[in-house]
Amino acid sequence: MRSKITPDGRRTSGRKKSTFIEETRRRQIVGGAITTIASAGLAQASLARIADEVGISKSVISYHFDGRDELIEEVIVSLLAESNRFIRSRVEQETGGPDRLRAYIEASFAFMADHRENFVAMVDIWGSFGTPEAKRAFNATAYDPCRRHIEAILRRGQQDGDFRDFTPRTLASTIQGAIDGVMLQWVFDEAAVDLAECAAELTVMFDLATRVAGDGR
Amino acid sequence: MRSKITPDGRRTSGRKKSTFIEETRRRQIVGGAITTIASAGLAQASLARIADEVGISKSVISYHFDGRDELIEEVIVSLLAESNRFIRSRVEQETGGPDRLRAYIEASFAFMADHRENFVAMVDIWGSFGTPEAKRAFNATAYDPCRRHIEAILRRGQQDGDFRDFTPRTLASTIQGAIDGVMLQWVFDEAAVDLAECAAELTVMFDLATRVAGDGR
DNA sequence: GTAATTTTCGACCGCATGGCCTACATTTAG
DNA sequence: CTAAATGTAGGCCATGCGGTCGAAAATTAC
Repeated sequence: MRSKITPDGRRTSGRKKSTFIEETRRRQIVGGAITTIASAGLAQASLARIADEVGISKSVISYHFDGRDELIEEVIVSLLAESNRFIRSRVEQETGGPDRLRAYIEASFAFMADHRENFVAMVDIWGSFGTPEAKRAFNATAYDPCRRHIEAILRRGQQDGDFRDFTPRTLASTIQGAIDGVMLQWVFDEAAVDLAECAAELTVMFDLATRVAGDGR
Repeated sequence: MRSKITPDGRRTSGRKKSTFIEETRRRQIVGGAITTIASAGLAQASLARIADEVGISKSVISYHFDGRDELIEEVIVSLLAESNRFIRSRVEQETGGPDRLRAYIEASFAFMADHRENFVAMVDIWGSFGTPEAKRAFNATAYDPCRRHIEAILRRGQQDGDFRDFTPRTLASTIQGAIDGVMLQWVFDEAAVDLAECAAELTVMFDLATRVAGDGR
């Protein structure tokens, strides 16, 4: 059997022997779940359907995950991590506030274009947090890190004199909001928006919005 | 009984006599559905729970709606219509591109602030369109009108010389995206973003982004 | 090779759901 | 006032769900 839980809720030292098959299956199942969610919606992504997508029996999922909730949580973590890793690596290749901000926006859209399925699934999941508490928790683990990343870029840029004076937090919300809002429309209909054009528009706009007065760069 | 459907799918002439109780109940049920969805999530908003929220029997819903799907559709229509009506009325009170654009953005945020429940429900519903076709259909009926409204404002502003030269469609996507993206964060956690500040930031930004070169207004 | 362990399968269970039906209450029409 | 209609209630049912179980298969260890 897999990962046992101690009475106080922590995992035992499991996760060591034969972690290979274990983790492979988990990744496989998570992948199948993402595909199923993206194509049929979270509500229709039952264990049976996901198992069918992967080509395994339903109980295999129950065996490798503590339940549907844990699977979905893993899906969320996976979706967020993959996107964030990519964006961070792109930003770190740049120096200076403006270039780093531009890199953040462009990387966000570049990743979107290459991983449409991920974002379709993500939007489906957005609506799945029943209670306000669950929504807040998701915000804290998913959204806040992104905002703080942008905020850090903005703040450092201000210190270096690359940016004008503004409230980093507010602008960070606005930037992330603009990216996600365009993404949302694109998720609903791929043909409805031109990702590249919107990305270009946003980079120019936020460049203008962060410039120091009279800086004609 | 209510609204019968002809074999070819259209409604009979019903909807005329005693439309009062009928429509009152429908509105009441739709309202209860919105409240339930917003507080518990769409998945948990069963007919039983909605009926409980309204204080009626489950079968009353079945009587006044052709099924849960039709109810949810009515909820969507209701949410969109209410918001659009408000925004349009505000925009129409202004003249000139810049003022009308500003009115659109400000009205969007003003309506949000006063109808949080509506938007929490809306985000829940966003994820409920299983098939890509359903997503596209929603985009066509919900998103496109908004974009076209902005587009019309932008285009007319360009004709009047109020705006610089840009692609109205792309900028419209960007504007609507920015509004919705901020809204999304606010839905997840009311305290995470300052609506008023974001609104102010966006109005200034999009004003800058649309100005004719050298127009120091 | 064989015993022990891990992994998979398909059947099964309890439960909540959407929808339906019948009987009862209320309103409307004449 | 009465009969027809419109509206409501609560019980009922088939369906699909997440999850469990014991047996079978596959893998590993010795």
